[in-house]
Amino acid sequence: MQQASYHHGDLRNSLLDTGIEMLNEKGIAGISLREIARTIGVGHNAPYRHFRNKQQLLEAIAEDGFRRLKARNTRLELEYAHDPELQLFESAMHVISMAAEQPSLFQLMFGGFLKPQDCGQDLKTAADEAMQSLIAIIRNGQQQQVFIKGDPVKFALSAMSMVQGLAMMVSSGKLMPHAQVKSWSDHQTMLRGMVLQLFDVFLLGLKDR
Amino acid sequence: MQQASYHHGDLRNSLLDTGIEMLNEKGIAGISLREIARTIGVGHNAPYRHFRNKQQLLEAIAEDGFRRLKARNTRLELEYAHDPELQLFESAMHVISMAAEQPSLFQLMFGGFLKPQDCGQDLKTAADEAMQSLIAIIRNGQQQQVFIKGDPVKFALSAMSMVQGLAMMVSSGKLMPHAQVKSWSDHQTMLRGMVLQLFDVFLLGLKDR
DNA sequence: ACCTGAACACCGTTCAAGT
DNA sequence: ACCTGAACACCGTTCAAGT
Repeated sequence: MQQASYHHGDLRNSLLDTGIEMLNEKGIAGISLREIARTIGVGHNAPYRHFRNKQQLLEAIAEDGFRRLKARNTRLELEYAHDPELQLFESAMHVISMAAEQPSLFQLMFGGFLKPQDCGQDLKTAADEAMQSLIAIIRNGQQQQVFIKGDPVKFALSAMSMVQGLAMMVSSGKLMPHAQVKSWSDHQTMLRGMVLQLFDVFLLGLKDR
Repeated sequence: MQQASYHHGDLRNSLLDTGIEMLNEKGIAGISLREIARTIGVGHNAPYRHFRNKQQLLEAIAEDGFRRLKARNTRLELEYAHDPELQLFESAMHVISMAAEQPSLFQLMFGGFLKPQDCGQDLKTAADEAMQSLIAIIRNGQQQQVFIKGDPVKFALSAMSMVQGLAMMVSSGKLMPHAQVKSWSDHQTMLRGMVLQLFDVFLLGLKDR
């Protein structure tokens, strides 16, 4: 696998991979360009051939996350084409799972650490496209008369707010201690219940369909 | 106001104040113990008499924020004793205002930067007490038969999730660009509308009261 | 008790130079 | 084009010493 040559060959991807790894291990504050380079076994300034600075590497990692979110949403839309409610629910649970499994990545993406003002267009575009993929699900559900009417953008913002808030509590560990749950599956069950309750605002009553 | 003596006299509070200022100006990543000390005009290691390390100063700043949140909630409970719905709404708008006016402080408190595992008990207690003050509002509203029944803790978590999610979008600037609003008051109006819509889940229909 | 100066090991970033 | 070593200005943190 490892190139012994002078040129690494795939340094950009190595930097991203090792960066994500280190992010998950030590959190946002614990990440260091020099340590990443050291881990890969490359000079401490080699990264600068691929990223203008540390901030740009962090942005690229977040960008990747948003792209995965978008891919997941479009896949859900195809998979459950007949059931927009399930699409929305599964999309939400995916974000929550991500917050549980890669808390620091989630916080990098949604925790406001990266301010849009100082961020490149690529990240903003990726984030926006993830949002658009959610709006598509909502539009679809409105056309199928499963979701209530109204501006789908505002709808998506509300939905995203609720999910993001829940997920942030999961990722920062504020949810477990308060809940009277013993096992992880109980925890999962509770989260599903909360999401379902929250999303109730958006569902048309059966009589109205 | 300034002590010219060898001893500063109120260094701990100066550190907190300057820290909050610097946090608002440069964000979480831009904060530096040495720069804070330099600004105050004190040796670069004087802070270590008052905080074990940088992390502890950040925790103390967040702790302060949670205490202000708690104070606000208890004040609301007295002020609008007759109207739990208004209590909940104003409590939410306060969090959102905070996110708009002091985004970095908000992100420090809710953005998962401080992981509970590495945090002292003081911060956890302050955060918990802020949560309890919200739960009190909810209990009150349930007793007055304005809010739906159910576990008030789960209720509070749901409410907090929604508000936190909205507020995070405000604080990280993800809300303005998507919305077709021109002025700040339009923005405010939209947020109020979204909060009202979200909180609808929790309200008993008038006929059920 | 409270503060300082010198010192250590780390950063991010830049630049001239090597392959 | 891609990578290295030396250098600069900054950190957080510690320690012996001053008042």
